[in-house]
Amino acid sequence: MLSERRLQVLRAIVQDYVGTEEPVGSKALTERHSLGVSPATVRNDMAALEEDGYIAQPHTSAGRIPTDKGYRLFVDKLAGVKPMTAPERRAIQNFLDGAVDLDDVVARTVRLLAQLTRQVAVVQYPSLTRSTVRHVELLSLAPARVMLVLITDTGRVEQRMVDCPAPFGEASLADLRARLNSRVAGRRFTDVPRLVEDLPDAFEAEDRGTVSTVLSTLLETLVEENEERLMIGGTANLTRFGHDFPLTIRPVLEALEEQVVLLKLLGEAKDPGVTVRIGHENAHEGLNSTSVVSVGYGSGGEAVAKLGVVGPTRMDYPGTMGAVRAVARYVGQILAES
Amino acid sequence: MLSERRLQVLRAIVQDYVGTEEPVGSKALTERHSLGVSPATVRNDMAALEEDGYIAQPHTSAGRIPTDKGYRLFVDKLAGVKPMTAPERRAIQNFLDGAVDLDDVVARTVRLLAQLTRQVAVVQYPSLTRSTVRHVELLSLAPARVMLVLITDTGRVEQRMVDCPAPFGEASLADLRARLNSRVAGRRFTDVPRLVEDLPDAFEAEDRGTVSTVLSTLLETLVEENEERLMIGGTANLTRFGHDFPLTIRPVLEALEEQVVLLKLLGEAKDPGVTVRIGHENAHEGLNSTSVVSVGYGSGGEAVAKLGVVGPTRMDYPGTMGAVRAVARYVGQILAES
DNA sequence: GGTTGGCACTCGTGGACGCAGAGTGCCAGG
DNA sequence: CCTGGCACTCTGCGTCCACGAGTGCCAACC
Repeated sequence: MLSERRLQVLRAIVQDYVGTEEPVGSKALTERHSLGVSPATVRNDMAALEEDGYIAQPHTSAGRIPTDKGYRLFVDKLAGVKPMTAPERRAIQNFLDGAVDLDDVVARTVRLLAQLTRQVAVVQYPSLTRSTVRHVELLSLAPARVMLVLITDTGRVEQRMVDCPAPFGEASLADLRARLNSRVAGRRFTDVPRLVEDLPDAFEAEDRGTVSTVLSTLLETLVEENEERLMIGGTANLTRFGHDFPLTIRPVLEALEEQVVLLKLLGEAKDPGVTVRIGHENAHEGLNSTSVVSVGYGSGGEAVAKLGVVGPTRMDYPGTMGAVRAVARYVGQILAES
Repeated sequence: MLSERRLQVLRAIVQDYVGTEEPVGSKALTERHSLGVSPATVRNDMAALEEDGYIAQPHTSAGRIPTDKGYRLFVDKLAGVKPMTAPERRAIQNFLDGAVDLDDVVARTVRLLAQLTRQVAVVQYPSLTRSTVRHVELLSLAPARVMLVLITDTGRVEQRMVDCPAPFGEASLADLRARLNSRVAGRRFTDVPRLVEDLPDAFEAEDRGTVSTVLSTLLETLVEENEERLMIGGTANLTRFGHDFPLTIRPVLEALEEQVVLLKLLGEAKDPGVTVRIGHENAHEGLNSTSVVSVGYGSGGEAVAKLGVVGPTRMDYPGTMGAVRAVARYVGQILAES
């Protein structure tokens, strides 16, 4: 167990390093923070902290920098979440209020997050799986070809072509449309399969095949997690990363282009609050020198998707966490209103 | 007017510089290319080329590098478009054939272009303005609230909410839907305004306001150029840019995030074939050290959108132009099929 | 036992220096 | 107009050295 002062020393090291980007030494520490002890004492503490793996020195005889483990302790025990100031909150709200549709909400959120945190922002589109159906529309494009359009409460629209096993009359189509909507409109996606289960039975034998096909396409659309999209922004902030560019930045850019990787990254964070994954805690090795701060957001009480930022492990955790949390909150509000 | 040999020298300089990324000197030139003259002669030619602004030397007593003007001459007069090999063409086709919907086509195109050219790829979504209407759907969400869904021949779906001035019955809605589709289905966007002009006259006085509102929303959607979206990819290739990273790469990343800038960039290229804009020819100053190679693509004869790549001015122009042209061709085919 | 000042040691950084190597411009001769 | 030769000018790189920041350890002190 670390003594109170050692924790303070660790906190000071993290804060200074985040600020200056340079390894911090014992003397500088005692000057900038009033720890009430001499550099020599701090050196002893540092040796202990290094022994335990919380800090490390890049070269012999250089200052110390925090390790992933050190940041972890800092985030968990030594720092809170820094709340946004009132003007900042107002700015967030104003900026998001200008959005005209879902795409715009997401786009604005990305920009906002990137600007606030000066890091790379990632926003997942509201997921289908937890939202509710607003309307299902069926259009007959050809005798045996139907287009299915699904509109969700988050304003998202998905469309699918359905090739029917048999021609399907306008009347039957209208019938199906009406029945379908009366059953599923306003219901949660997860409930839909149960609700439409016996729907084919209400139709003539000749139409049943088509009805089943349409329904299974609908169900596919609902559960299709692959379709999850996201938007990223603020990649220009990567240039603030470090001095050894090509090696640091390249794998990060590559990882960011792999939506699959990012979705997995966001998906892994199960915590209901703000989640921080530091350095090697990220499974993807291109992101081993980055931290990911993420949180769920949604209209109403429940989270329907995630958003977050990706930045160097050397980041201002309290500030970033505050910004991410605040943005998520306001996006949730916007979605709930629309 | 430059003599034939001087043009050959310029061509050789461009090719060598693109290959090695290092200023090229007279001796190296005569060794790698069989010009049939001595280094001293080449030096004289180089002096002339420099005088005319086609090449420059970074420092006194270093080799020469092409200027923007030099690249321009190279592209216009000295190099053709390098066609893709048969296996490459097959690979392109196979890769694009796997696409399941419009988003997927665009996403795959971006990946493909980025991989082929090892540069940043930009693909604009097929624009609304030049395509045709496949179907217009109207859904009644509330007595005085209609959702308008527009489906285009390129598979794109746009939806808009319409707040009606007066309640609008299901029967009237169905009537409008039928009349609207019979008039505009299969027609080009530009023809739509003329075709629906007198549509309100066919309705009862009480419904005319609503019909007009719906129609004007439809027309808005059709002409709305702001809604043009694009997808970019391959930003990781920026790391191959140069050695002086932060300064070079940052403005490029920033420009790439401004969709407006990119759209303008693509839009400026009026040429029906492959267009190349080199260095300072790009209006946006963040892109002053990049070249943009773009081309229109579309289903059928006419271009409905653009795609292209952004890379350092020092790029393999013939190869890049070939790749861009080939990809555009196959994307056009895919769109025409679907 | 924890804290402190002192001291020797380690290394990375940055400036000065010098040396090659590549490239140039110019000139005189073919 | 081309060519070989020659003197000149840079950049890049490696070496060397001195400086400074920072450390670890130890003996002394509270």
